[in-house]
Amino acid sequence: MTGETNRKPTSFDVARRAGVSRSAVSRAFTPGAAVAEDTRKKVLAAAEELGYRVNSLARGLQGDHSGIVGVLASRLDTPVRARQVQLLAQSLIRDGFRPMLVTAENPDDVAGLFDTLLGYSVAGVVVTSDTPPQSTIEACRKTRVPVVLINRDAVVGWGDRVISSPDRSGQMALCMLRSSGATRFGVLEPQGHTFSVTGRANAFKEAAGACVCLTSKDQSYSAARAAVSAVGRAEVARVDGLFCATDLMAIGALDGLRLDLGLNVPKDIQVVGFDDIEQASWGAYDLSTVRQDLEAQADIALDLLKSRTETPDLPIRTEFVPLTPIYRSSTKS
Amino acid sequence: MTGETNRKPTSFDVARRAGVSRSAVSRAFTPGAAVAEDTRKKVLAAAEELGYRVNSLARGLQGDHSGIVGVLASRLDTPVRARQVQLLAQSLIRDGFRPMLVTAENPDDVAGLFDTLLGYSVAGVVVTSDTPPQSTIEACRKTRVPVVLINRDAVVGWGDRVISSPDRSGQMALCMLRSSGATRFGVLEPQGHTFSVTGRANAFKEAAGACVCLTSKDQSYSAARAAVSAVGRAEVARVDGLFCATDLMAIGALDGLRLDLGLNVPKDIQVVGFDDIEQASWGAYDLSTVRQDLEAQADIALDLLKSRTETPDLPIRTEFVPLTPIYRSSTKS
DNA sequence: TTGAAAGCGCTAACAA
DNA sequence: TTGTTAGCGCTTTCAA
Repeated sequence: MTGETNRKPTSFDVARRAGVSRSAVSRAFTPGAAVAEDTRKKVLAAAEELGYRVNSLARGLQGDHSGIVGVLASRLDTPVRARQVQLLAQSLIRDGFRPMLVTAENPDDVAGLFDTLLGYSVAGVVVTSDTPPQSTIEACRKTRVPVVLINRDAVVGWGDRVISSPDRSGQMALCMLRSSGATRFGVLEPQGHTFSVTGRANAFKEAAGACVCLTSKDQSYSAARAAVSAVGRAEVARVDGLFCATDLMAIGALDGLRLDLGLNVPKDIQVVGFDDIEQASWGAYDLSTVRQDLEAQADIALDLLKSRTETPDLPIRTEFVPLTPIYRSSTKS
Repeated sequence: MTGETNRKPTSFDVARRAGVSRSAVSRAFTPGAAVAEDTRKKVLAAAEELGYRVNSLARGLQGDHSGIVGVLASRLDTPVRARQVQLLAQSLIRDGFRPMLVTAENPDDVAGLFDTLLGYSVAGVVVTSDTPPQSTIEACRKTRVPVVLINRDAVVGWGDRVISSPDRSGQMALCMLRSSGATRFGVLEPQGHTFSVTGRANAFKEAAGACVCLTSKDQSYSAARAAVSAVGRAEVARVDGLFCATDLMAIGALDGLRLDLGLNVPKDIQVVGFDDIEQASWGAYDLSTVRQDLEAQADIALDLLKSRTETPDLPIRTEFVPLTPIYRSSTKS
């Protein structure tokens, strides 16, 4: 029984074995199709014996989508992104979709990769990072492929969005620091522009009025730590309430503040982050932060996708994700 | 120009516009096919104008695989897994494959989900977590679908493997602790059995001889921390060299040791982890560990997949991933 | 409720 | 090098 090669059984094989037509087989595997319960059972039994499974490629070729959903996600090894993708994948799978992961190593690759997705007759595309090229988005619109953007800028003409309001995020962070007694504010943000990250940093600055701005090379732990350390103790001491645009950066800042500059958090300076990644709750950091509800994010994304599939001509929508202040010991209260 | 719905152009449309046959179009899009450079250009131009892209579903239906590779990966929000999947996805994409992510929320779902992968005529399956059902593996063998197992037990009859040798992992950890002056060893491992995690813990025990064993509920930070704290200072103080089966657990242990038990690492007790996740290098932990080379892991997995595709009847192989000792400040040297 | 027949968009074998 | 032809495995009218 070892070593033999079998051809995959087709609906034809099943049909013959069950003594019915191929249409009957197709119906037996189509939820809600008109089949006699009796035939259905015969078909299922025959299929079981033969080890038959529906060929999704053929089914997708026939119907108007393959059930595959493209998931654009770079920097997957970042805690937030990993969790986003995990939850998104689970939601999609739960609903019978299949996530196809597209990670670009190089931003220039995004266009081409996204483009090939369309060749799989995807049921939709979810974008969690990178900015897809306008031309491809346009192709999605024309062929009525739903696009959902997570924490991204609005894309002209097509794409529903689910976002954590940058304004409310920045304001909530400020509010947390204020209510913990901070009065001289600072913000740490990465270079370059991102809708959500830069957005909430700006909202924080605007709400705070006077504000010391620190800039790190990117969103990484090490860049954030280096940025804080480079500024030096004297300069940092002018601030007693620091908002870091992401938890990862906040954790880098915490290590910079304590380990490199010898400051005491929260006594000398209080720190608030954003996201509530798992690491924020680790004992050594215990970081106060603004949590964005990623479960809700995933569910909303899925809802937008499904409703858009049913009614392609719906106006374009923007949904907001719940935010919660989480007080831990990097702030005083 | 807004609101119109277009049908997707097919190779037929392109053929007509370029004044050639559909085969010519097909050839123009097949690397290494016999086409005159001139025709190829005409076709590409026409395709560009029409916004045509090859329908991978149809292509996959015709050929023997769709270019999709199933990636089985649960607990994606764990640092190691996230990085594994990221690197794997990049390697696959670089070679023209498309990773389809399968995350099971519930272990019972794995079987069904894995099964549906076969319906997409996958070019292969990579397993990074969970244990796929024997029956499906058998189906893969029969239909010659390559299976690559990462840090998993051998599966009867089919599946190439890439692993970090549990024996060498455990031994290397012990060696690190010994060379840093530890003499009384302990190991922290999670309940349940996993090929790699349990494997290296056992190898460590065996090589160490006498050894205090701590068990945590699972592989999480919090379970590890709780396990260490629950044991108490007196008991833990009997150990001066602790190996934790993963970095995540080691970090939990570190917080338990320092924050909950008030011990000094590395003075009172030295700690070594496994994986070298990014967090291990964070200032607050600075954990000594055994690094498994995840880049190599991904590349080897891809190689196994490709070679198996070319030569399905190759004997089953097991490849090893490079291991490197990383000394940081949770050990004395 | 069932079956026959017509494609879905593509590639591969064959002939020209 | 090119075009013609025959499917890949499925779903879906349309009649029965």
